[in-house]
Amino acid sequence: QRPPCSCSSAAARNGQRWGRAGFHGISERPHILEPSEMSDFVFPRHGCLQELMFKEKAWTAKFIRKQREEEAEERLKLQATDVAREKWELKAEETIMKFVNSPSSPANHLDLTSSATAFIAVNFAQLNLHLPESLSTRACKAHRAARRSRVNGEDETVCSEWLWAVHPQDPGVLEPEAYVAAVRLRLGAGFATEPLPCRACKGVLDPNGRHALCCAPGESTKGHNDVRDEVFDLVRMADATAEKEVLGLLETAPGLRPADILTNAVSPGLTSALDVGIAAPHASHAGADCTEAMRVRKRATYARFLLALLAEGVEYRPLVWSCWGREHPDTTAALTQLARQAARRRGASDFRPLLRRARARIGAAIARRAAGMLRACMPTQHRE
DNA sequence: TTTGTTGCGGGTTGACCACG
DNA sequence: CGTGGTCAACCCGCAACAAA
Repeated sequence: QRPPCSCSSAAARNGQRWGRAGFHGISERPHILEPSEMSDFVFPRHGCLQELMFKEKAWTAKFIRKQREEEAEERLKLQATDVAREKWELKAEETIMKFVNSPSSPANHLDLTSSATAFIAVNFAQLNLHLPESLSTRACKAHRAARRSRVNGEDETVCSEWLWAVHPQDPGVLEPEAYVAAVRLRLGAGFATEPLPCRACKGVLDPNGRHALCCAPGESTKGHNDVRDEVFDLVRMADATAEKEVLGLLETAPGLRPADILTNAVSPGLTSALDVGIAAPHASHAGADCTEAMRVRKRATYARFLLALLAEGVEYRPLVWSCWGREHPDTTAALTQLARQAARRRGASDFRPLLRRARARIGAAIARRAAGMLRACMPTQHRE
């Protein structure tokens, strides 16, 4: 008597002594394996796993090859564009000059509490612009503190790389118009001397433009999608099978689409449904921490489905940023894990360059969103 | 190719309820 | 009665998809 084919097919589960030939569906007749066939036989599940492993191997090789090509290409481009860089830096200086010399320049009412404002204030100084002495001193202190924290790796959970990105090939670079608008918003600088009628909602647009960050639903959605796409780029580096806007996660709610991005790269053994959100700190429901408030709100929205999703092996994870680019701690953890996974896949020893690059791009998308929302709210005659 | 439908985003508003 | 929290409905635009 030869041994039965001991796979976990329905036949085996039902106590039938013999499985079917090969993949247990080819023939209705019981099949007894001949000794000569035994060495070639592959259990269906093993076969599938092997196939997945081969594919994974091929993908990894492909990504490593692609990365090396990209790196070589970037090196060549950088060499070729040194002259262009100088030209662009000059242009950036001109943009800042234009901004500073505009009638509503914020030079006299800066709140020097963040690295961003410090950066701008020090640029004023470098451009030989007049700043009150006390302001200059505060600016220098804040700038030094910001630099120190950047060098030490602190304060990296705020995506403000776009402030320093002036060259078109920098990952977080903004278009000049968007840059000026985003910096003005960030500084709380005036766009007008008095409140204006909002073009988007017919309400009142305050002179410093904060209203725009809670209005303009079209630009808001567009910006959200841009941020989602930037996150997706990082996710795809970590997990080639990741998908956007996946439907049908739950049989009981087939129309539900809680995941902006569905990936296996964030939590081991679980599929993560990443839901991107951007919150305004001065919105009425923002609370003390707008990112935490939005995380709670998002989880409450899907509270009914969370257990069912978990039963399917899907973990719902909101990824929340403030509209100034600050990450919620959960977002930081998820991005770090994604960057680690991506670096591992690409054969890179350090995940931090990948993380920095992704953060810069996400920060730029958030800043671009703010600028777009402001543009949508400004009355036509006030738009530059 | 156009049009319609659906779900979602990020917010506001108002109803409702519990509590002091 | 005032306050604060929760919840649903709503706004308008976008993206994806299906149907015409």
